[in-house]
This record gives sequence, C-alpha cells and structure tokens, in this order.
Amino acid sequence: MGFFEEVYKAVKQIPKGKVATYGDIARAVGSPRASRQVGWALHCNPEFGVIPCHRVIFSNGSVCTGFAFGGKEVQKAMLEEEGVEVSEDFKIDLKKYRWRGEE
DNA sequence: TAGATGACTAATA
DNA sequence: CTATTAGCCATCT
Repeated sequence: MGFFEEVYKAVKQIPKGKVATYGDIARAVGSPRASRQVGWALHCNPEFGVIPCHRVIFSNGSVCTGFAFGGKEVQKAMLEEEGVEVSEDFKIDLKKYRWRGEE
C-alpha cells in the first residue's frame, strides 16, 4: 500500500495558505490519472486532523462540499483562516492559491 | 481474473 | 453557467 502513503505525504506537503487539486496530488504520486484514488485515499483519512484534506479541491477550483469532514462552512472558514480566499460558492482562485509542488 | 465502485477530469451540448 | 458522457486508475468483492 504505497500509493496511499504517497498521497498522504503529498497532501501534508501542501503549504499553509495554498491549495492543490486532486490531479496535482495524483501527479505528485506518479499517477496523473489516478485523481479518484487520491480522493479515495482522503476518504479513508487514517490520519484525520493531520492530513489537510481541506486544502485539496477540484480542478475547477471548488472545494469538496458535501464530503467535508465537519461541513463545507467549516472548510471555508479553515481555508480563509489560512489565508486562502474562498468565494460564496466555495470557489477558490487557483491562479493565486494553487500549489505548484514547490513553495 | 473479472466486474463494480468512487472526495476526479475533460470534453461536449 | 449547468448537465451529461466518457475515460482513467487503484482497491474491493
């Protein structure tokens, strides 16, 4: 089970105030097309509270509303707390906050 | 081994 | 802008 560990590690590496898409994480682990498995890995979330799953969003810049750990409102608050601007529709400006794999 | 499932993504209407 | 279709890939049964 190395895939999951790689996903968790990549997600943890997302710097505060930044966000990454599932595709970015998938690419980071070596499987650019396995974006679904990234989401699945977060679903398992074996290190809840440690893995910043709230920083992982869709490629269109929308947060995973509906599957958020405590609620989309909470997720929005957490992201804003870290400096990420979230729109009323839970959309994020990827051009400004997207993590490029490097700080 | 094959079929089904899913926190996805891109293309099309 | 939203809705629908199809493709992808790791894991489960």
